[in-house]
Amino acid sequence: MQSLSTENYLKAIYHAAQFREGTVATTSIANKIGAKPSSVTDMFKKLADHNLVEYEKYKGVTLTTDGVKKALHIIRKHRLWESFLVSHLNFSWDEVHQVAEQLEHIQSEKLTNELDRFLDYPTHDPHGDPIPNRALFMKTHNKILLLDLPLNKEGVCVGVKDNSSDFLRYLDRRQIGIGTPILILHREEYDQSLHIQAGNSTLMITEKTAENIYVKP
Amino acid sequence: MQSLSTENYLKAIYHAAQFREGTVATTSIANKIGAKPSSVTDMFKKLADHNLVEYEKYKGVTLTTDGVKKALHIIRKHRLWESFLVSHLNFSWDEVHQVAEQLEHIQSEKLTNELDRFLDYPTHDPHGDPIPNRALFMKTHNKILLLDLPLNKEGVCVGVKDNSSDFLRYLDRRQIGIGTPILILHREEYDQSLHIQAGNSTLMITEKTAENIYVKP
DNA sequence: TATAAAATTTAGATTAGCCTAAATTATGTA
DNA sequence: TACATAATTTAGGCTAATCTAAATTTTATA
Ligand SMILES: [Mn+2]
Ligand SMILES: [Mn+2]
Ligand SMILES: [Mn+2]
Ligand SMILES: [Mn+2]
Repeated sequence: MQSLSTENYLKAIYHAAQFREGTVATTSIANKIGAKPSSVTDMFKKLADHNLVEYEKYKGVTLTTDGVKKALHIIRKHRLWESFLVSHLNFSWDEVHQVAEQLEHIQSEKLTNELDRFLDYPTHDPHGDPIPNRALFMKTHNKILLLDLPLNKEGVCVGVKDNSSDFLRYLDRRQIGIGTPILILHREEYDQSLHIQAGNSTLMITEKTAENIYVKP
Repeated sequence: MQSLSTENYLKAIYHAAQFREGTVATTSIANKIGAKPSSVTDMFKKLADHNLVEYEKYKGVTLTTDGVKKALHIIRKHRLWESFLVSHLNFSWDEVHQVAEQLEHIQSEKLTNELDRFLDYPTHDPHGDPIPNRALFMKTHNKILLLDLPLNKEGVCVGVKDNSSDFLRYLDRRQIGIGTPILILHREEYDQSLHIQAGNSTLMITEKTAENIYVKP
C-alpha cells in the first residue's frame, strides 16, 4: 500500500499537523490536495485501514508512528531531490518544487541513499527546510520570523514560510536568500513596514514579507 | 494524454517494432507489458483515438510520427537516468533498469535537458544502447552479434541483446563489459561453443551467450 | 440553549486500467 | 480448401480515486 495518492495524503497530513496541535481536519487536507472533502473522507478511511492514521468520524486524523515514518521518508526524498536540482542541474529555488513532487515518489532505497551520499549528506534543502537523514531524524534550526527579530540585532536568513514561486522570485529580486544577513533598522509604526539591511543594501519590506522569512538570530 | 500506462505501451510498441517489419501484434505487447491481450486491445483503441498509433482490428498497430516521438522521448529519459545511476550513484548495469522504469516518467523538459548536460551529452547508456539527443536523433553503432564475428578478427563489445540482470551479472563474472576487446579463437563444431579471448583472459562461452553480445568489428 | 451555518460523511456515479469468459477472426496444415 | 488452433476482440465486471448531491453532525452565535 503506497500509491502516489496515498503518499501525497500522508505528506499533506504531516505538514498540516505541524501547524496546529490536535487532529487534522478533512477540509484542511482537501484544500492542500485539491480534492473534495468527500474524497478526503474516503482516503482517511483507507489510511486508517492500513494503520497509517487514527481516524474518528467527524474528528479528523492523526498520523500513527508508521504514518509519520512514511511521511518523513517522502519528505526526505522531496528535499534531497530539490537539493540535487539546485546544486547540480541549474534549477533555481522557485523551480524545484514541482519536479520534486514527482521525484519524491520514486521507490528505491539505494537511489535515495546514494543521492544523499552524492550530495554529501545535506542537512537542509534550498528553502532552508531540514532534510531527514537515513534514520529519518532531522535537526531544525531554532529560527524565528524576521518580524520577531529585535531591532538592530543581526540575524541570518535560514528559511521561508511561504514557498510560492512568486514570493521566492520576489526575494531573488531583493537579493535575499538563504544565508543573507539581515538587520532591522527601523519599524514604521504607521503601516508596520520595516526598513532593513539585507546583505549590503538597505531596503523597505512590508509586514507580510517579514512574516514569511525565517532568520536565526 | 500521457499517463504512466500509456507511456509504457508506447515504449513497448516501439521496441517490438524494432524486431520485425510490419505491425505490432496484440499478444507481443501483452507479453512485454504483463497484461492480458484484452487489456492491450483496449489500450490500442485508446492510443488510436489519440493518434499515437494506427490500429486496424485484428491487424495490430504501428506508431504514428507522434507516437514515435513520444516513445523516443521516454527512451531518452530512461537511458539518461540509467547513465546517471551508473556514473554518479554507484549503481551497476544490472541494477539500473528497474529504477529507470520509474524515472523515465518524470515530466520536466528542464530536468531532462539539464541531466543530459550534467552527464556531458552521453551517446550511449550503460548497456551500450544509443541515447536519443534533444532532437530525438540517435546514432547507432554498426554492431554485429559476437556469434557472427569472423574468426581471429578483433571486435569490441558495444552492447548486449539480453538485458536481464542474470545475463549482465554473468558477464560481470566473466569480466566482459562495454569496451572489452573480444577475439574468437576457435569455434567448436560439436556443440557450437566458442573459445574466445576477452580482455586478457581466454574463456569458453556457449552459442547462447555469443548471440546476446554485440561487438563492433 | 436553540438554531443557523459550517464541516463532514454517505450514497451513488464516473473514469482509467485492468480482468475473465465467450465470441469472432485469422492462420496453418492435412 | 476445410477445419483445428491460435490470435484477437467483445461483453461484462472489478478496484482505486475521484466527483456531486443529499444527509448528518459539529460549531458558532443570537
Ligand atoms: Mn518543495
Ligand atoms: Mn523545499
Ligand atoms: Mn533499461
Ligand atoms: Mn539500458
